[in-house]
Amino acid sequence: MAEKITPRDRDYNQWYQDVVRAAKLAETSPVRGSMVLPPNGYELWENMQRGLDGMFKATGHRNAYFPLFIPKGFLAREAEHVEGFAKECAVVTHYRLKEEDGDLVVDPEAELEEPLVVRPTSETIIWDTYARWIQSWRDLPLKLNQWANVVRWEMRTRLFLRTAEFLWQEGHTAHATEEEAVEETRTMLDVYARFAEEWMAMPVIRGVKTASERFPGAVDTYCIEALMQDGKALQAGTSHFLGQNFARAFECTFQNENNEPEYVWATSWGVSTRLIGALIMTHGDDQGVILPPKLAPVQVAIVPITRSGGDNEEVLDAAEEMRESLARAGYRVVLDDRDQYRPGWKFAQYEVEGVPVRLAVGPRDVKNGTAEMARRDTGEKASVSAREIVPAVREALHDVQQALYDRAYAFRRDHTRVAESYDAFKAQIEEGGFVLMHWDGTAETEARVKDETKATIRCVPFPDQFPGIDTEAAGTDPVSGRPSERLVVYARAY
RNA sequence: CGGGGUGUGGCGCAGCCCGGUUAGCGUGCCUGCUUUGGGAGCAGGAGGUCGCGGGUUCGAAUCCCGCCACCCCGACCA
Repeated sequence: MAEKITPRDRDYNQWYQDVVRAAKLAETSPVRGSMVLPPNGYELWENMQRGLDGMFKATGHRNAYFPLFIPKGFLAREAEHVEGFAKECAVVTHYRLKEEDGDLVVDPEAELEEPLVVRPTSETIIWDTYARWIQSWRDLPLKLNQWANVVRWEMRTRLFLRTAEFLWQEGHTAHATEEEAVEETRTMLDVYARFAEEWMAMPVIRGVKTASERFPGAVDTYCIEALMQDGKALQAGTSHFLGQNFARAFECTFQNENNEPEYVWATSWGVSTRLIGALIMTHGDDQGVILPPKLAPVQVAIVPITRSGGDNEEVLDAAEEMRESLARAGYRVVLDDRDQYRPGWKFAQYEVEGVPVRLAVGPRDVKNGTAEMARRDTGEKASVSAREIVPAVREALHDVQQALYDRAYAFRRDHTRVAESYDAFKAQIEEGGFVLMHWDGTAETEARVKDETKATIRCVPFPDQFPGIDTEAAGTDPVSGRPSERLVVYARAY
């Protein structure tokens, strides 16, 4: 029988948990806040990695790896950084266990002289290293990225959206000038936005964080923000201009062309497995998840309509032939010839798992030289010629990718409004979505709105993020009555 | 980390208040037969330290204490 999925309009949160489980994307583990990623979830991450990694390489970055453990002292070097992360660090204090009365206990004699922190992010250990690597302006820019896991001891966790341990990438770059570092920060934000839109089919808003939402230790934090189906915003990626803060903390200087010492300028940027949560909540429906073709671990599932004990040879041969031509054309395709499940069960299962295109091949199809092709996003079915299977699938995958983006874009457009008064704002926030409102630029007003409505400023948007809305026009902050230079994006957020 | 809830074969649950035979049910799993173009039907069968540890009791899934994990609300955060 079907694993039941709670309808979205009944309990969105429960729906999320149900589909994550039913689509086998992730499970909880015996360790608080740590998840197990079964193949369905991990392969999705691998495909994201592939897409992003290609874009990093294309923008001049190389991959490297830095240690999981960070000496506690490193973290303390940058004042804001330590303040931001100190409260959520896992700390290693011992290096040995021993048996005592049949129990395994931490050996008190094996205490580390300096405790090690499991990286919550790698700025400190990387800047300690960069300080040794960088001597001259000729060593710059240094543009590295690492794929890694990090640990932040979160009090409240949710699969993908906030886990104690998560997978991510973190880019760390060093530059000779401020301009170049800022440009790098913006370039990488743009890479993230393009990845979100072109690969994930998820429209995003580009902008800059307010001081209170900034990364600890950054001068500026740029972000992409997406809108989930329940009207809550999700920060999907961040790119930080770090100024010379870490260079100063780790004494990272270079000699410029005039033989003078200068601190280097830094950036860092990252996206994580949280993107999988974003994907689920952008495209999923009451039947399960819907994966964009460019990222789906399985793009096409072929279900042969067979009878157990019957003569299925022709059907299976036809299905295998299709599988081969699609695989040869470069598609990720599976032929599901398992005989312990009936076709209807397989149809339902691939829908739960979000496979974008399904083909069914039965005796009638063999006779007619056809296959039944179904799109996951619309449920639409069509009979296609077996001879034309590759172009038909190519077109269907392309259409699904585009349709997912269009649908998500329309949703966001329809859930973005401008608040002319604070009362209107409160009502709009209650209904969900992005709400644009004037802001006087003060932390006091920002805090008051958060306190009274639970909405935060998701970002100060770049120009032209909202077609038809001029966010750059000056006005009045309806909350404080003070003048405002522009509209900012408010929302309740994950 | 504060408040609330939950934890019982793989999964979903009942039983707990009011302690007392071999701990039930659905689904999944195994075997057989019948079915087979949208999550099959019938029959037989396997599978449980009742989250973990301690306590009360003649006797604990059930009562008490502690701990762990998960979910919800709050504070904090990618």
